Amino acid sequence: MAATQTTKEKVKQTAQKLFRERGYAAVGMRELAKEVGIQAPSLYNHYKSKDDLLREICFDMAKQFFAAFDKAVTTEEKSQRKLKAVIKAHINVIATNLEASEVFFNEWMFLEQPHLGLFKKQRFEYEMKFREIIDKGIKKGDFKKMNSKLIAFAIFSALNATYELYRSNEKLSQEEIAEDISDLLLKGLKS
Amino acid sequence: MAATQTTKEKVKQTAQKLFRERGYAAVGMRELAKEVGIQAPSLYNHYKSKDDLLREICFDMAKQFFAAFDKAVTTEEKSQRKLKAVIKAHINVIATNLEASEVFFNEWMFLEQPHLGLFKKQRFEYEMKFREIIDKGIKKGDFKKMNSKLIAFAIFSALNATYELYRSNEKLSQEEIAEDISDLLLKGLKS
DNA sequence: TTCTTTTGCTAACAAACGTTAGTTTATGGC
DNA sequence: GCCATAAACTAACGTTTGTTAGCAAAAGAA
Repeated sequence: MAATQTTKEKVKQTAQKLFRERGYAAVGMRELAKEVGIQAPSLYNHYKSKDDLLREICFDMAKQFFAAFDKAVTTEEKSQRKLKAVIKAHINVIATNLEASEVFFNEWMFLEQPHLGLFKKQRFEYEMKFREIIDKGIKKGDFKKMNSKLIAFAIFSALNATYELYRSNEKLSQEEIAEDISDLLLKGLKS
Repeated sequence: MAATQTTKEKVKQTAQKLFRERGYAAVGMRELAKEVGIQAPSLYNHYKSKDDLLREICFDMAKQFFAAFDKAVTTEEKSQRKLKAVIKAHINVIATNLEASEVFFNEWMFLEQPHLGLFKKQRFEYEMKFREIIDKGIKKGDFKKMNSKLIAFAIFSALNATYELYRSNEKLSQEEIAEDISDLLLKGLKS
């Protein structure tokens, strides 16, 4: 185990770290290469371009979010429990991919077309999966009747910022964060 | 009224728009100048540097958040009403400065020292003012006993992302957004 | 061994970057 | 009308950008 990572893996990991710290546009290929321990042109043996790197980071994360959601959504039937399950799954993906998550949330806008368009589409689809659960919950009477778009948005905002929590406070466990956040939000939704 | 805006004002406004759309690092001075309708070096008649521009945008917003908070905090006594008042004030500042708010929230990291440090300090102070209200509310028994840091964070996340709501859905009024969001959060806090 | 693929290197390109210098034109006060 | 200041211009600076070309060393397969 703990197989020595390939250069390509090291490039990706270092890019995630630097993109997160200083922003995609502010990080140069020379700086990235230096951190990896090679020369800038050697990066192109592993990735076609700077954009190619960002693309892999962002779309790998997207894939993870979808997979975690789909796995979680099947385990529960009741609206509250179902919503709680996907909230926890979402937070779990963030927690286990801290750096990549931040790049995913904050740097996707630098993707070039046509990948930018595809990314936006996927993101929208994912958000709709969340909203469906809330809408159904409202319809079934499990949740209070309220503006679902607005509420779904508020929930999403809180979730998508949890990476800041992990970074700012090491004492909080993932369980604790997921539990408290979903409690707060679910209680607000109570009918 | 509607006084014709000075060139300096136009520069700032255009910078806000471009920085928001494409990110501070991705916007060049030539592009900014072109959008304003002047040549790049002419920008330096109004601002000392690119960083100077970002600084004015960010610190002007900071000033507005503080002023709105201080004005709102005096109007109410009860914890719930007080928290609701500052939430509304915060959302109101965002709503009336949509573009500058997004720059404030997403591009501050590109500030150079020493202003970056000052900015972080102010931001922390502002967040603490919010947390104080929550902590006092918990102590007085107005709010449920819970991890205040985590909860304060969740509230902040939802608030600070409201600009996305305004951008994505024009039908929602500012009143509606402020009312629904604070309702959701306050209900979750209920003891 | 020999051949092929991978992965690194140095040198260099064209373009874009923020900014400065020096000059001209427009504006407002006396 | 005269002078000072503000605000625009053109030209150019040195640096950094992402990337390509061409070549050398290492690794793996036959």
